[in-house]
Amino acid sequence: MKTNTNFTIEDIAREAKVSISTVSRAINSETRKKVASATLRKIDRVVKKYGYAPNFAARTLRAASTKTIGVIFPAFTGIFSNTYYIKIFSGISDFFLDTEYKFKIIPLKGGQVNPVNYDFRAAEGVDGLIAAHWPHFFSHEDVLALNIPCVFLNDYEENLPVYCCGGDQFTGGKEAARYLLEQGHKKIGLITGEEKSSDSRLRVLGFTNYLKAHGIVLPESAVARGNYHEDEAYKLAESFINKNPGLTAIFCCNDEMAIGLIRRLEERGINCPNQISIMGYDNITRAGSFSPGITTIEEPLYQIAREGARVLLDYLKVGDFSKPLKGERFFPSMLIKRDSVKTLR
Amino acid sequence: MKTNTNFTIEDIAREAKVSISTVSRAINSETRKKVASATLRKIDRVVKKYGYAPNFAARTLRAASTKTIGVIFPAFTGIFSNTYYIKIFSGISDFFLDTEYKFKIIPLKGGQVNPVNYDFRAAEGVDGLIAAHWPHFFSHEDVLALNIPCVFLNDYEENLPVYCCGGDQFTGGKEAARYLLEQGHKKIGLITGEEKSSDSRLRVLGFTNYLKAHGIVLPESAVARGNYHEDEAYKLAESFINKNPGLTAIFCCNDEMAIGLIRRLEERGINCPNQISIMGYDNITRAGSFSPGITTIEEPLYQIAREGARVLLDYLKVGDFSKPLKGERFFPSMLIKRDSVKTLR
DNA sequence: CTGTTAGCGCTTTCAT
DNA sequence: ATGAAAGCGCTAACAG
Repeated sequence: MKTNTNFTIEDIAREAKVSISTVSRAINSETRKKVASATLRKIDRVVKKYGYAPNFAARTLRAASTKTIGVIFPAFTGIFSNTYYIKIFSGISDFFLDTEYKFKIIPLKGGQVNPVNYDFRAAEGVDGLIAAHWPHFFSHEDVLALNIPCVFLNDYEENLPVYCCGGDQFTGGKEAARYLLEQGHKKIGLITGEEKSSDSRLRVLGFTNYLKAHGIVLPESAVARGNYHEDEAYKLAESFINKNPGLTAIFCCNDEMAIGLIRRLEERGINCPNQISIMGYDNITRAGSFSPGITTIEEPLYQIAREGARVLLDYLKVGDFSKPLKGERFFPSMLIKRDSVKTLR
Repeated sequence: MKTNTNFTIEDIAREAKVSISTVSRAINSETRKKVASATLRKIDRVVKKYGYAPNFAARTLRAASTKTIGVIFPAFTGIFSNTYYIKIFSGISDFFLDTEYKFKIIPLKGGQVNPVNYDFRAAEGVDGLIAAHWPHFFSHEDVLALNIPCVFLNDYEENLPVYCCGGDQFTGGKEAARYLLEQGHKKIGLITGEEKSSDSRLRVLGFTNYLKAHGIVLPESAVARGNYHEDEAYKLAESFINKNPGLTAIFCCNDEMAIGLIRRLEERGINCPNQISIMGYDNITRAGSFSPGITTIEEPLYQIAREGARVLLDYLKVGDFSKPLKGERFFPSMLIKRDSVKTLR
């Protein structure tokens, strides 16, 4: 059995008694029709015989596409065990399965990429990019200089030359407010996410707008800035409660913070949901298994990622790069009712 | 702000007033020490100024490494939601995080790869391969012709020019037998996995050997060939039970089959574990949430994958390809006790 | 220590 | 319809 010996287009040309250009034409779907069918037959036979496959690097170098998409996200351990990313990778992976495209996992350490000029296409060999949590590694300027078609998943921001595909944060925040009101809550608190996260800002906006429309204005003391992390919420829990006596419900901009909050309050003898109701956002796996089950808002991340991949591929296939890939699409979120919110009679 | 304009080594050389070879030396860690430090400083400044990054394709073409590993596995929808693969990807991803390597997701459709000659290095731009479930897309011959360093996760087979990293199936099967015996079972049945899966064969071997050593020989009727799929086990459940009256326990070579079996038996009014005990293998997520909880064997897949990645990278870094990457390492599995096995008094 | 030069395998004009 | 030849950006002899 013959060992793989890196056949080149030249080997094929020699054996088929044609020139390398003809072989090149034959193996590229776009140019294949320019070759006589008798010639095609000869070439195909030889290609098959040797199991020839064109050299990826040589093709790329000649400015063709790599048929590879880069998936970029902040580097951290355990990303493939993280439910947020599992849904995203699932959506992307399932979509690309039916295409000839592969994807390359590119974790980005903070400050690793030279801000304004890193050329992903040349340096990573990818045709396009799908980014999750982009504010963790790109500044606004970086994005403007990003000379490659790019889809952002969530963290929508205006005036960016990319396609944004994400959950409808504003409506999600609104839904949270509506549910709390429906359950009879009136004295409500709010823990926001990171300042730089547009998702958090929109969740907050949707939430407070809805409350305002129903005659409830949160006092300044009832709004705390969190950072999406469980321990931060854990730390601020006590003083937050002390500053706001009489609160019956708190909306946290993500589940981690809801859990941190509940943990600390329980320690201080304040039971959720009996003494205080708490809502989260994202529906992470733990939200379901935690006790009490966290009432939360779920984004259709699988769909979001899948649609992002689809849009990117469509753009790449059309191949008109004169105008950048740009646009946005928001998916409705879903209220997940569990046990952390009590109905006030 | 200047838009990314694909700087080349030549641009850098011109601006730094040195030759392109010097730039090349400067940007490669292996050759960097051959450049005078004053020259280095000049070059580094320019590189930084332009955010220059070497062209991936050109480097690859020049036979350098791509610093990219291909991860290959049978193509199927939902792979990133599959607990087996989540653990594997987690292990690989976490390991590569601390390296300069990326990995590329390459799902392989059955028969997609030209059997004996597909050149992964050239065609996919990868330096090495990590394969899961390789028997699904490679024949023994394919593997022999695989002209690239390769690590197989599980599905160990002898005399393959690859490094195998997997769970110790034989001991796992043995543990299952030991546990069943300890719980007082004597009339035992067995549902195997796919014929072509060496993992299944070894599980079976470990299992039956241990039983034999303790005076129990399974009658032919008490061994059914399954195919790892839930519905297959579901289908064969009834006739299997009918053929083997008096059975108190059944060992299934994976959890899916255990679940299929239990489902069907419940439908026929046979309760697990009260009327029959059933064990699985793999500890998939459902094994824990299914009712009854499935007693099973867990392989340290995260560790296995991580170690596989480590071995591959070590080999690649040493760079002596005169002898192929070859070897094996087996990790002990762990018994997970749940509710599907009853203790006989 | 640095520069010159020959390709790596392919696609793509430009001829024929 | 086909072939000859240039060159993509880089690395690695080789020569100084």
